[in-house]
Amino acid sequence: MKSWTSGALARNAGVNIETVRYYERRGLLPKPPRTQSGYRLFSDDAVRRLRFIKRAQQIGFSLKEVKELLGLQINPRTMCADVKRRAEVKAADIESKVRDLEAMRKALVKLAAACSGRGPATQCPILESLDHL
Amino acid sequence: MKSWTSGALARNAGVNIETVRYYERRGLLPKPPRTQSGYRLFSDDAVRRLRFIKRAQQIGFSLKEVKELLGLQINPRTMCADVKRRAEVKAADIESKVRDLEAMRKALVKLAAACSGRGPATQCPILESLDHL
DNA sequence: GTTGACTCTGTACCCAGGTACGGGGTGTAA
DNA sequence: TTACACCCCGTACCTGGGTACAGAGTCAAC
Repeated sequence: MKSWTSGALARNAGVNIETVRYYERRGLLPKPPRTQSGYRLFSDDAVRRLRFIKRAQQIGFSLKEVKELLGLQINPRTMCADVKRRAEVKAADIESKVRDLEAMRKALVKLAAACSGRGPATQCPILESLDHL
Repeated sequence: MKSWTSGALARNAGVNIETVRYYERRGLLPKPPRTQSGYRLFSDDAVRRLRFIKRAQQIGFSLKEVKELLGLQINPRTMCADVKRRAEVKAADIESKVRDLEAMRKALVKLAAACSGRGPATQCPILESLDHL
């Protein structure tokens, strides 16, 4: 239950301190309470959010999408049916992305195998990889 | 075996004509032959490349990465062992991305289920989704 | 009570990935 | 032979996602 200054939070998550301020402005991190002198005091929850944001970005979500994902929380003020619908849409998006990535991965494995002289040296498995989805 | 003007190529792939020129500058599309008057004439291969680029972008590759993927072709001038190594690295990257996406998707499905009143309404499956990988 | 490491704000700058625009040439159909 | 849609080039501009910097205040340790 300790709290974190901007700098501590940033170091913990491996991001620049300016990025923390930027995320706050963008509404990805909630505005934290301040000390009398104006220093931000982030909670542990902010640490988890920040880590989530970075992971989600790494796997290809834009900040806008991350914000939407973070908005998908169960709370009394959210219409449940709406959250459900949005969660299902996101899940389906991810599923199709995974299919494409799998196709790409298989093409790369095939290419690597062809490089070893094993398997037929097809002209270029990469270009075809995403063709028939 | 027909050939395509910049505009036709762009329309075919659903991109802006300026994007075609941009990709040519960036080296993602090979410099095409020109008519006497200077018009570009792209081959069918360019069509396939362009489609590949857009798909690859959609699933989260940067143009730099796309260029690397396109560079992974079997041709006499490429050191085969090198291509093999790079293909394997890319394949492993994709594998870990897929794992993260799957975790996220499962969290979303769980969330949707919780929304239906089925399943325990855990506080927020989203934030935890990427925690333990 | 001064030093050094930290924080605050606002504004400016950066790179990636395009997109728009102006001024000009081309090609074809009426 | 003119109209219209297309192409060329160069350069400027835009959005997203940060990053840097200046000028000022804070706080802990010595």
